[in-house]
Amino acid sequence: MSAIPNPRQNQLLASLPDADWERWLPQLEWVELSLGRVIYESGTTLAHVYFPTTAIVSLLYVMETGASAEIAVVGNEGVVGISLFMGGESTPSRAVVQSAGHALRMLSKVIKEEFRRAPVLHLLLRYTQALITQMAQTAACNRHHSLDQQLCRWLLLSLDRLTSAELVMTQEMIANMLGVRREGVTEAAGSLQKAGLIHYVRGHITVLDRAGLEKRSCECYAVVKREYDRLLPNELAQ
Amino acid sequence: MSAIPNPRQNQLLASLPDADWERWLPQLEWVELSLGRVIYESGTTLAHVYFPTTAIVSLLYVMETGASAEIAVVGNEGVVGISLFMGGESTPSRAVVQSAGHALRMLSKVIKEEFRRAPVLHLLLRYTQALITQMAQTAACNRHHSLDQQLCRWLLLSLDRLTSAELVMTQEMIANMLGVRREGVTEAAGSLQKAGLIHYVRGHITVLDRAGLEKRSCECYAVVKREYDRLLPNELAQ
DNA sequence: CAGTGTCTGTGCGCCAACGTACATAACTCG
DNA sequence: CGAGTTATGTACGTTGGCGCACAGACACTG
Repeated sequence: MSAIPNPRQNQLLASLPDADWERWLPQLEWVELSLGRVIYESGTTLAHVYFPTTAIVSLLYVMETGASAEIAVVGNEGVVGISLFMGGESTPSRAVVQSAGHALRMLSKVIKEEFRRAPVLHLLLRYTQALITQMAQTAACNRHHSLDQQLCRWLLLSLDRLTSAELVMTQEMIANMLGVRREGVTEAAGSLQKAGLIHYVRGHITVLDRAGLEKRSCECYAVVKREYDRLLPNELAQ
Repeated sequence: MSAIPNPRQNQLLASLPDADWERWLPQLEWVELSLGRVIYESGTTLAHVYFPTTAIVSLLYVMETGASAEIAVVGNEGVVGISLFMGGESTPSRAVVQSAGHALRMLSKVIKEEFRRAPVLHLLLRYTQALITQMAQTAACNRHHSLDQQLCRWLLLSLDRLTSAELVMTQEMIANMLGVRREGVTEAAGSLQKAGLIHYVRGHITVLDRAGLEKRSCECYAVVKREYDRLLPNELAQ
């Protein structure tokens, strides 16, 4: 577990042509991301881009009142800090480690330089489009679907970014991500457990019946998944 | 009104270096966009990118049930069809003309070719990041703010993309954009009218007190506006 | 100017999620 | 093992928005 996994566990990195990869390797720094760590804060200029391997990172928007809502999730399929190569340097959102693990990071100066080379660029942009789909779907889902359905969607999105079927995650944290009350998550999770789809104890959620979750989820999960698969067909995991 | 306005009324086009502009001009086709026209449908490959001048286009997501929700708005500050240069060719959303007017369009083949040239590219990517902010904010807003506040935000976003203070728009249409009931919009609009902020009659809404709307709106409008200004400082209008 | 379709106003019961408050259960550490 | 902390369960009144139903107001068209 604590041994350094294959750096090309990140799917974007894995898709790099070998020539680019050789050039990138010395520029990549191996980092451990502990649960709850803030990768970047709203409005701050980013120093690095992060390519998660085993970690999962949530992009959250925090309102003036302190209430929060998850905008998107990033795992080993993607990269945290797109605003660097998109040119904005910062965004109004916050990036928080949702599941502890590892990532590779690269100095902002270096990624910006690399971004000028064509092959890499297209890959990153296609990824960005997938991320945009996830955000759009989140907006629609927040409007129309029940907490129950949203919890299923959220569990599935997280599950896709993990190797095991167990999430280390309290209901309180899930509530923050979904932007709902903790009590609401207790109820929704309770009914999923009663249905035999998941099992949980004090911050550890195990998915027992993935297909059941998919059936119970709203369409949003499937739409996002399909779009990731379409735009980034070179997936390793899954 | 029916005279062809200055094509560089679109702010992205206006920001092009003269050399690029000269090359682009013959490739741009002038089109009229009537209210309700669908520019592209979910999942279809786009034939053109559109640079609105006087028209406003909504990016909508339509759910399986037929319910819809607006993901973002695009006016003369932007471009419709980012998936072309992002590389995906299509998206799961639909683009609908929310306010009739004009636009310039360019063949997908041409924009993809042009996108390889650096100066243009960076501008489009910065714009895309601003659009991402709008989507993210919509997601958070849908979760936490009241219909009243959202209506204010929506009116302000539309207003910024118009030259006049009058929107041609029924409450039914607004309801579709916001993803709420028509009756809800009637109530919210009624209270805004009572407060003297707007005036409306059968599909024509006039904003009387812009500052009042801003005060009544949630933070979301300001966040999005600030980010557009930051990322695309070369604005002409406004 | 009568007729018909469109747009807006209002009322009522319903329900999911909220805010609040407190109870129980499970870990953790001295 | 007992005290303190963290996580989860439950309960109750409130509320914003929904679904439905229908009534008026306006506007175009023949």
